[in-house]
Amino acid sequence: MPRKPADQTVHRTDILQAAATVFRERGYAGATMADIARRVRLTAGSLYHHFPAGKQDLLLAVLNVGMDNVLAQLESILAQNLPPDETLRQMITAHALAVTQNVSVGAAMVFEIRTLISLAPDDPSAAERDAFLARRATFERHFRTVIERGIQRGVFRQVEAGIFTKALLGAQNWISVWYREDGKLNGAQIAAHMAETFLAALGCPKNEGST
Amino acid sequence: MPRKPADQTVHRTDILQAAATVFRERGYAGATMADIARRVRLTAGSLYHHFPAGKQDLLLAVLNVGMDNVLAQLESILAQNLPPDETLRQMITAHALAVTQNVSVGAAMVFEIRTLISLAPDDPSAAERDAFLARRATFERHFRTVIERGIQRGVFRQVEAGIFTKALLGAQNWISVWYREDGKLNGAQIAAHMAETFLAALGCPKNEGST
DNA sequence: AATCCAACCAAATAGAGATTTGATTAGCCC
DNA sequence: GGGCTAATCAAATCTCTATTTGGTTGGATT
Repeated sequence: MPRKPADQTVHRTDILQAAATVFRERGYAGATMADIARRVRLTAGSLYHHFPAGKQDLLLAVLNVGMDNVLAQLESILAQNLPPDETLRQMITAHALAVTQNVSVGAAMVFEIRTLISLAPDDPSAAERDAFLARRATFERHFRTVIERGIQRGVFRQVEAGIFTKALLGAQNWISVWYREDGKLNGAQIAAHMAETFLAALGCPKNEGST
Repeated sequence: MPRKPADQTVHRTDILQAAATVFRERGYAGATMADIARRVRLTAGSLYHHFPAGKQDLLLAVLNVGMDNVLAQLESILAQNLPPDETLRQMITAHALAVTQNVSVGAAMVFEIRTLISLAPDDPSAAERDAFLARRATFERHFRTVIERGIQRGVFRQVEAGIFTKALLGAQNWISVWYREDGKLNGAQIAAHMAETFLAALGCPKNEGST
């Protein structure tokens, strides 16, 4: 019954990607609905057809898309029940890779949390905001849990898991700030480096590569 | 000759601190001159007496204060010419401590760089902006240089110094996001953890503590 | 006691930008 | 073909804010 998605029709995901890009460039508060619209050849007003709740809604949607993706990967890795060191290596790699594959979304997840937090508690999207923050907490907990388990099993050196997790995630998040598609290293290489760095920090040196 | 700094007179540094705080809470674009002014019991317009160039000027000033502080400490450490591992440990500690001692300024340095970068090249404060970015690059180079030196001297494991530096600084920057004065650990403890983590990552385990 | 000036304030000014509204267009279904 | 709705746009609205302007005020200076 609805109109067929014709040639000119802009897809929801296009808008989200555009929004993420603009958020990264100007920050949420600095981003203009017109900026976002221009990127998909729409006018500012037209965005409200796709996202009735407006700018706020766009941000939440961008963040949720990113979180969906990462969380799904992490949980798939965890389900394999590998030893802590291997699990952590895969988690770090997957996360870092996800960030390099969509830097804009990654950046939004880093830089715009503040925007969410300073959201008035009576704001209409407060509920959705809370839901996102909860998933974000889960994301972090996954990492911490693996680290704690590794310590208990004696695979990892004794570290304060809370801080270590923060350090790890800070380093990973920061990738979205400096990564360049045309840089010296690609996403996979960076991901590997990150994993190696933090496993080494846990006293778990790489299982001897080639010579 | 000027009026005596009487009771009500607000000091430049007070305004800067207020600005940093508001920037942290709302982000630069989201921060209001009125917000900042209120915090020091002034009106928005009055801020222009102290910072004629306005909001932009405030941001740059905040960032510069932070950079002055950190850079001075780093350079003082470097001047001692200690071995790479000890130098790095002190640098990490000093930096982390600086962040916890003034989280608002630390957060500004992390989150508002984007604001500077997206500044039009013909903006009046473009020059000052460039100067800041240059100092920021110096800051990062200090870390990388020490790491590279450590690798050459065989004190550190072989790592890709560029990425490792980014990872380290990402982790350090992130402190300004999660640190709470009333948290479980104080600044010094966090700083120590960070140093230990990254030295371990460089294959340079702590020089045997107690027990 | 007359002047000066830093430090303020209140009230414009000037725009920018999110959101709303009323129309328009083009496939789809009958 | 006629009617329906999704997808758009252009042109208001309506606020919110940076910045400017003109005026006070009170201690300093002389």
